[in-house]
Amino acid sequence: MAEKYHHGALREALVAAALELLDTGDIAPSLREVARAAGVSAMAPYRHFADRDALLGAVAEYGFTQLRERVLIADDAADERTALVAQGRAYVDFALAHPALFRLMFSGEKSGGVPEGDTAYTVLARRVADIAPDRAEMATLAAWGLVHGLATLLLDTRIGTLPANAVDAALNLLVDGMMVQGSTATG
Amino acid sequence: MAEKYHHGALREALVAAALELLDTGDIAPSLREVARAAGVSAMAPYRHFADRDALLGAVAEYGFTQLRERVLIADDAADERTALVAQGRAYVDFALAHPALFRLMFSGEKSGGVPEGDTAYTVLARRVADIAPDRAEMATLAAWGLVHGLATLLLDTRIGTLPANAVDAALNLLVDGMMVQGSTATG
DNA sequence: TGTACATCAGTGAACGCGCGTTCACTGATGTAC
DNA sequence: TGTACATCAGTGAACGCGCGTTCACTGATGTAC
Repeated sequence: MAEKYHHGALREALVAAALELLDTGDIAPSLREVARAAGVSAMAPYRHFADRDALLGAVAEYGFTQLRERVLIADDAADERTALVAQGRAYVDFALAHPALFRLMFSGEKSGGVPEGDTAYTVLARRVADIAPDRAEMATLAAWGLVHGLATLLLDTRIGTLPANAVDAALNLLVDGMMVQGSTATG
Repeated sequence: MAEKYHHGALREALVAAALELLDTGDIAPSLREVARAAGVSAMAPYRHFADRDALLGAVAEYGFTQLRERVLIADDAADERTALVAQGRAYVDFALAHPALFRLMFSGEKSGGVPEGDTAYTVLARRVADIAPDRAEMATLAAWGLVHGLATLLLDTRIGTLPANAVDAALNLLVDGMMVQGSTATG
């Protein structure tokens, strides 16, 4: 780690530093903090990012691809129900493993923070469509809301410790509902 | 509104001012902002609150009683299912009507912010227990997570506009699940 | 291979800002006699 | 009813802080000839 004037990969280093700060518990690192953590002057980030928001946006973006990856890996299961439940667990686990990052991702209007194209949502939606093709959109919304809500409440310590497998059980309950024929839930 | 040296009810005025700022879109008003809005010096709040956190805590507390009230009113419905769904709608509506307040309530560790005793949760739990007495706790968690997640995603503009009645439909789906006998969701 | 020079990626001092909070104060109120 | 005085609820100036961002700069790199 010789001290070089030209860093070489400062952009990536800054994102990495920000991620580390976030995992340390820092809710919303300042530009200067990130620069400091990357061992670089306060102004250096401006070579790579328009402003603080852009930097945090890049970090959030990274978070979204990570989240998608985790959910996608979990999706590889024996049957549809198991796959969907595993996705939900992966989603909540990700949030619990990286609280500050998760909060950053879903808080406010960091430029570039909103993911497009293939995302965790897409992965979830595909699986829900397998289970409840007649009302896929609504059921996806319900599933996403459920896991996102549990994750959020856990992070905000609104729920203390979850009973073991509570996420699984809650999602299974919802899947039961998806499988009911002639449901009232066609609205 | 004569300008009096002694305000008379500054505590309440400060909370009211903070609520107004929140409804104006101010995410987390500063102590000075609130004092300014109440027409009082920056130091005056310290007569009534230990520090900024205590003030915001009082505001959050007020929010929680409001939320409980709304949910309780909604609970007054013909049958259990309708009541539960109405509660969920009231919850989401409250969040959408007061985004910044809702965020404040559920964000972080403002002292006094965590409600105790009879709350919106209690109201929800009671109704869920009517519907699924054999697994009331887990089902309550699922219902709470679902509405809280939808509310949160809406506030964070992760969901654009919800299809009409989407909250109702999603909750009804879950209630369907609660009513399935011999469910897999007993974990 | 050597050199001139444009460009790129950093530095470091300085700015103005609003913040939470401290301090010593002062005007208004309430109570004892 | 009048007065002395303790207490209560405000004021206003000042502090130190970290922040995002500006500015003019400088050292390193890459390229043309």
